[in-house]
Parts: sequence; structure tokens; C-alpha cells
Amino acid sequence: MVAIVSTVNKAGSVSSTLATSVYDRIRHDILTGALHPNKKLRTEELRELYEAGNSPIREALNRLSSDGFVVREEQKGFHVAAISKAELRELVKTRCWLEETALRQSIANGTTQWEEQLVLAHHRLSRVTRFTNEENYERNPEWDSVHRAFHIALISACGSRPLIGFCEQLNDQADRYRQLAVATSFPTRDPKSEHVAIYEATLNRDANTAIELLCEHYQKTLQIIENSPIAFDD
Amino acid sequence: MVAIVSTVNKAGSVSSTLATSVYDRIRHDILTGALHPNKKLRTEELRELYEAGNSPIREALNRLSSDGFVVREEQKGFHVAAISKAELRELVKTRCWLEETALRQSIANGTTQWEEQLVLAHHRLSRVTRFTNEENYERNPEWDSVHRAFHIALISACGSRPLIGFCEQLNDQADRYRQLAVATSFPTRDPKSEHVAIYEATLNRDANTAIELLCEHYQKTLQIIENSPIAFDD
DNA sequence: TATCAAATAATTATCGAAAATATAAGCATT
DNA sequence: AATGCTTATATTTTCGATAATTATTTGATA
Repeated sequence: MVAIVSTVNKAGSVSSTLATSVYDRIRHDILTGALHPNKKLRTEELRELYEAGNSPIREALNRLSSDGFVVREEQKGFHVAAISKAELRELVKTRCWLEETALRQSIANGTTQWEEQLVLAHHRLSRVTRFTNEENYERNPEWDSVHRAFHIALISACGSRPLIGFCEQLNDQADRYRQLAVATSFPTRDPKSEHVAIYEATLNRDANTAIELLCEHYQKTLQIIENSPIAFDD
Repeated sequence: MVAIVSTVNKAGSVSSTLATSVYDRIRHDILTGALHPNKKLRTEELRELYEAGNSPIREALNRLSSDGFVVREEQKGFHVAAISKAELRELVKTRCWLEETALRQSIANGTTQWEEQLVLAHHRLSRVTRFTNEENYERNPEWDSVHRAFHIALISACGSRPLIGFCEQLNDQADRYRQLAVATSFPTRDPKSEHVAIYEATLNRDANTAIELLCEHYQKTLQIIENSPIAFDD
């Protein structure tokens, strides 16, 4: 007799197995910082915390370790991946390189259908507020979701599913830093106008401008996170 | 009392846990085609085949699914990933894009130490024969290993560990197609001269030439695999 | 006091069986 | 004959306990 704990994962679908549910919840807790960087993940502790047996926990941790959120050390168990300014910079740099390629290809190959999906994604982003409470900057999970969808929509016509996957992975990694930064400091800018500019350049099929704006967008985010009081390892 | 079956993984190190050993062996069997594409992977069958319990098998399959060699379907278990010409083409295309970036950065940033590692990697590749038996084209695992090392050495100074990781993933995926192709048809070319040309252009820091040669190298491989009698799904 | 070895404790890795879920087969109903 | 329902079977998922490994403490010796 097992309690079926359904959670809604990042894709918006409902997950039925316990292992997937635990995966989603641990992932969420790492992203929000509830499980802080470097924390040792002992199975017994997690079993109580997520009310599950040994196997689902282990399975979830294995999946997370391939996402890069958790590190597995042979015979020493699991721990939450560390964070460092150096890694963040590498992440952003790589993101700029990969999304430059992806966006250029997308603009070159994109069909009318792609254009329309992009219009829709941008519309949705423009209609959602970033915070549910403007006073204390409480994150709006809906914004996270549509923001992610917008950035994927930009590159979705690049013609390479592996490349889209890599960009998503990098986005998820960077998202962790963003979440940790917002949790400790308040944002100083509104990225809305930047999104509009990227969106318009892309629809105009002006690849060079779109890429330049996109990379600037990421660089600005990098600056803000770097200057926020997160407990980096370096 | 558990029999400790040590296997040597792709990095050359010895793996100690049963799960890792099973991972290495299933991975090898998928690469060589012993477990053919689309094959359903029932845990009970695998338990007998690899002489392990439920958990290590499950853990290995989960790891393999994040490598893309195995597909996990919620509540439907695991099966070997399918192969298709379309996917292979996407793979090669993506590889060219990513390694173009990586090689250009490597050439721009590479230190003397990087140069020397590259010299060494190329020397090792030149000293190993591709097949242990030239008559029946029996693969030499040593060649696979140094060949992989050579391609990684080229891009190792790009300054982005994530990017190197992505290139390795794509290389591993493509390697599966190569292995399956060699298993069914005999190779018609010797890639040695191509490697020399790439190597020399890189050492001369001639990025454009090196990239062009590298992409041609991948395209030629693609042609050969596409024309070999593999049972593609499309 | 420092160093090494043995014993103990803590933690991970593994197993075999039980529970939950999906697939297939058989039967009745329209 | 085709469709929907019910039962039976196969497979996946989960649990609790045990074996194996690593880390820590303790004590003896130089």
C-alpha cells in the first residue's frame, strides 16, 4: 500500500511513479536552495524527507546526477553539486556559443509554423508577471515556465534535437544560479524589453542582431548573479 | 557474498560497484550490437544475463538512459534506443557545429601544454592498428580508445567542460553507428591521412582549415555508414 | 606525544519478495 | 462481426532487510 504522490514536473505533465515524483521534488528543492550546494545526500535522511523507500530515492538521485544537479561518487554516495563563479562563467559562455549556432540555424530554417509558435510564446511571456508579490519578490513559477518556453521557442527550428537538449540542460543549470541569486538579493532590472528586442530581431530574420542581443541578455544576467551575495565556493 | 566483477570502463579506470560493472557491460553490448536497437530490456532477462540483482540492473539502465543508449518509458520499462538515418544525420550535423566552436576556441586559447598533449595523442593513434586482424576486420578496442582520446585532445583547450562533455556524448552516440556499420560491412578507407591533416592544421593554428577538414572527416564517415547494410528504422 | 592497527560505527550497495500497474485473452453484449 | 467489459498473466515498481564497504574511534606501542 503506497501513497501515490503525484507531482507536476517541468514539462507540465503529471508523473505517476514514486521515483519520478521524488526526482521532481528533489530537483525542485535543489533549484530553490532548500537542499543547498555540497549537501551530502544520505539515503536514510531522504527516505524520511520524501516518504519513500530506498529504491525510488536511489533512482531519483541517479537521474539527477546525469542532469548535473547531483554528483555521484562511487561507494561514497551522493551530494548536491557545488556552485562556483568559475562554473557559472563557463556555463554562460557555453550557452552563448551554443545558442548562437542554434538561433542562427533557426532563423535560417524556421517555417511559418515556427514563427507562429514564437509569437505565441512571447505573448504568453508578456502576459505573466515575474513575481506573485512585487513587495517581497516571491517567484512566480508560471513565469519560470513560460520564460523557459520562450527561450526554447527561439531555437526550436534549428534542426537538431540534440542541440536543443544541450541548450535546455545549460538553461536548467543556469536556472539554479538564478534561483539562488533571487533568493538572496532582489533583482534590479526588468528583462521584458530585452526579450522584446530579441523577439523582434528574430522575427525580422536578422540573425546577427538577434544573437548579439541574446548574448548580451545572458551576460547581464551573469553580472547580476555574480554580484549577488551567494555563498560561492570560490 | 557478492562476486566482485571488475570491468574496465571507457575512461580506462576499474569500476568497483556491481551497478557500474553492469552499466559498462550493457553499454558495451549495445555498442557492439549484441543488444540490438529497439530490443526490450526486461529486468528478469538481464538479471540472468549479467548475473546481478534487480537494483544494479535498474541503476545501470537509468544511467544508460541519460546517455541516450536506452529509453525509459514510465511504467513500461526500458528498451534499447532505436537507430535511424535521420538521427544519424542530426548527430553528425550537430557534431560539426559543436566541434567547430570547440576547435576554434581550442586553437585560439591552447597553451604549449595542450599542444604537447595533442602531439602525444596523435602519436599514440598513429602507432595502433585499427583492426587486430586485417583479414576479417576485427575491431581493436585499443584503437577505439586512442581514437576517442585524439578527438577529445583536439578540443580539450576550448575552455568549456560542458562543451567537451557534449562533444563526448555525441561521439559516443556516433560510435554506436560506427560499430554497427563495421559489424555488417567492411571499411573502404583508412582515416589515417585525414587525422594527420587535421592534426597539422591544428598545430599550425589554422582554425578554418582544421575545422573544414574535421567536418569533412565526419561527413565521409557518415557517407560510409549510411551506405552500409544496417537495419535502420527508416 | 605521535603513529599505526584493530575494533566499532555509520553508510552505501545489493538482494529477493511483495505491491502496483499494464498488457493480453476470453467472454458477453449489441 | 465488432465493441466493450472482466479476468488472468506478465512486467514494472517498491519495500524492508542484509551484506559489503568506508569512515571513525580507541588503544597499544615506539
